[in-house]
Amino acid sequence: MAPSLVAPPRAYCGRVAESAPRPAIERATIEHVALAAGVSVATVSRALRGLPNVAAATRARVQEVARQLDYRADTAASRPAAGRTDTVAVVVPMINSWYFSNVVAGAEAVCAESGYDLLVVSAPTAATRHEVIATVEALHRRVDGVIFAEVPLAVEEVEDLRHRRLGVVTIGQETRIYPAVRIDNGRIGEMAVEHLLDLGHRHIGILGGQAEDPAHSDVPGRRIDGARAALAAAGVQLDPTLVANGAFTVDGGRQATLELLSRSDPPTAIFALSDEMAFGAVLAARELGVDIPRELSLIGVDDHEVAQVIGLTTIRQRVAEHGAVAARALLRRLSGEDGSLEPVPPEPELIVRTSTLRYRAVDIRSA
Amino acid sequence: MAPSLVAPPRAYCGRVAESAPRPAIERATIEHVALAAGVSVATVSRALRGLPNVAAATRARVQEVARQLDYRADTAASRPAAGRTDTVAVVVPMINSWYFSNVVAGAEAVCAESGYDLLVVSAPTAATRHEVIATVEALHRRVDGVIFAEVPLAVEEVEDLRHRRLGVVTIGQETRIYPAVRIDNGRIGEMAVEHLLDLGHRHIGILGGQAEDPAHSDVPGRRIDGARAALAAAGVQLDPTLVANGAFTVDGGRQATLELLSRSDPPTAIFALSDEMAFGAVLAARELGVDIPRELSLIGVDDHEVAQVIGLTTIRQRVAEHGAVAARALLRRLSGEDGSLEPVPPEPELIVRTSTLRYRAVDIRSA
DNA sequence: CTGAAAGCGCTAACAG
DNA sequence: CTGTTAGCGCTTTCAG
Repeated sequence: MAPSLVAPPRAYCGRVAESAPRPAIERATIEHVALAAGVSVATVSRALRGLPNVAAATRARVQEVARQLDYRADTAASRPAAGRTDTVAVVVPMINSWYFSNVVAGAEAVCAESGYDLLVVSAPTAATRHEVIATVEALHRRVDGVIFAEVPLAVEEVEDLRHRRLGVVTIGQETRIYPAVRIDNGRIGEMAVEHLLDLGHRHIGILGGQAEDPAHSDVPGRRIDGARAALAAAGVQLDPTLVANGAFTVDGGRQATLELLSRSDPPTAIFALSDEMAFGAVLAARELGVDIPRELSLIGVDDHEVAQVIGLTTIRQRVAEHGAVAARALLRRLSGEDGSLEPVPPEPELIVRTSTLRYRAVDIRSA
Repeated sequence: MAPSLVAPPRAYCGRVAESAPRPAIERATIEHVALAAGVSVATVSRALRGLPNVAAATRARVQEVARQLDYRADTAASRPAAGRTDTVAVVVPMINSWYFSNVVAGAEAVCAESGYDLLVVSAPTAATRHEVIATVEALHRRVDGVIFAEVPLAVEEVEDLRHRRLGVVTIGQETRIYPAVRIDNGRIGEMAVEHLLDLGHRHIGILGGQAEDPAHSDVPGRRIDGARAALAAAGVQLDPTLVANGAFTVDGGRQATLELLSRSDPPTAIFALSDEMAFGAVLAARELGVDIPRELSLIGVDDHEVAQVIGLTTIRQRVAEHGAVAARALLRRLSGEDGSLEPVPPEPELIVRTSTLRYRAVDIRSA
């Protein structure tokens, strides 16, 4: 017979069961288990957590009793004593975007596997520095660690973070203090443009985004730097007028492409800094009757699901891995293992599909 | 002068500061504040939480001292005493999908506003019933409530949930016990097809998805039912062979559309049960040289960002509101307000763009 | 190897 | 109005 919970060890407040047909189950506490197993709560605690110094037989008995009682430690209650919450937070600028939802998904999978809960918090108006501080402030002692994904952190904020007992890992942003998932945006820009150069293109347009504060992780800036370097290596100088702002959205990409294609000397190829902007480019090209890839080669970044469907050549970033890698680094750090190990994201990878084609000197349009 | 933390009230373990240049700040506890303000901890607690029975002057003083000490209550520590975690969880089948990331975003915004933390947990293989139970089990006592978004709950699971002190709200799924954000999928199907009928279409294809367990929220089934009803009202009978499975993905929609359009009697209009499938339809049509909307009208569901860009007519669902509405209902319930109020999601709304056109008896293709 | 006891930081009666 | 006294459920020395 399973040990019963009929007589709880401590006096209960005798609250009358609510109107529900069956009263809510009184959850077994560690004390119930101790009583039933004939040991002390300390032993139960040790036994169940796999700590040493517990006789095998005792441990087995405790485990069995716990199982029968369906006992589960109340993690929230153990927090004050253990000083850990078994929870981490991921801070993102917004969660309903392709990129960040994938980052969160990756982090969630890793955390779940290790028994950590994942709190998501969005720091929407990253413009307001105070937002970030307030966010961390609110998280204080609620989580063991936090992942900042592309959230700009000011020096004072980083400094402030140091004073908290908090594991920190960043994605994109680098702090010189915390491990960072370093996305090599320069390399990404290089790879994309090298591919276009290999195909013989020399007149290349770029769909970029707002230049960010250079003090922080400047994603568009770095990618464009890479593109510039690749061009230079081929003896071509980047024409700044060929860089249009696509704001990292589909519609922005469309507008920017319309702009580039209506020049007197339209580019023969376009490098979109994100797949979503590339989608916009596809729409713009269609509107103008420009054939991709015969008249215009197009390459994006990300490898969004839709990219495959429309045959978009792209630089694949395994985004979910960004989140997963960050989470692993954080958990490693929290578990006291070598926390200095830099989390390394997967290499960006060129995925050639059908949106890029060898440049032909004789432009079809002029034929 | 600000009260100092130099002499903490209780004996400290004297842990030596870590190797960090500046030692981690010893966080002020309620006891520090009490000492500094010359009151008891109970008073501090009351004062800071805005409880009654605190003299205005006392409260002001306590608040001031707390501010100076940068005191912040340790919510985790208050859990055991207060019995609340100020945290809710949202359980989704997957987080990196357009729909669910928006649901989570909506819920997050509401929770953040009310000071609740949001835990995301994905129940990937919903096929395994035990997954869901295990998920809830793990959440027990870690959260005050949970939102199940389109997560199929078996009767036993619902029954099991009742025995836990847990606020529950569902999206999609109905339990007869918990408030549900009821998505009127029948109405959605009806609206879409009515629009096509209004334009004179009678031969309508449908891009659907796997029929789900009818015992649960059968999204594709309900939408098709609605479509069927609308057709019937116009004296048309739904041709089952005109319903193709698009699996709710872009590529699935493309495949299904290729199939429909290669019939000897292709539909003159297609109702895609989701925008993403509609995107696939756009691709398929282009591949086959079928002009949208002149030769084929197309309508989707969701109002995905990309829908606007490509001019897709659609039934808008304000998805983030699904999450927000659920969260509001849950918080209402947790705060003891009228928890019986059904959370009502925004009405679906027909957004006419350029992908649908009046049917012309003389098919261009046969001209 | 095990138990007793002392908290973790805060809240919640219950007296004043 | 305010302080005192118990804990919440678990972990952790420190003895045995």
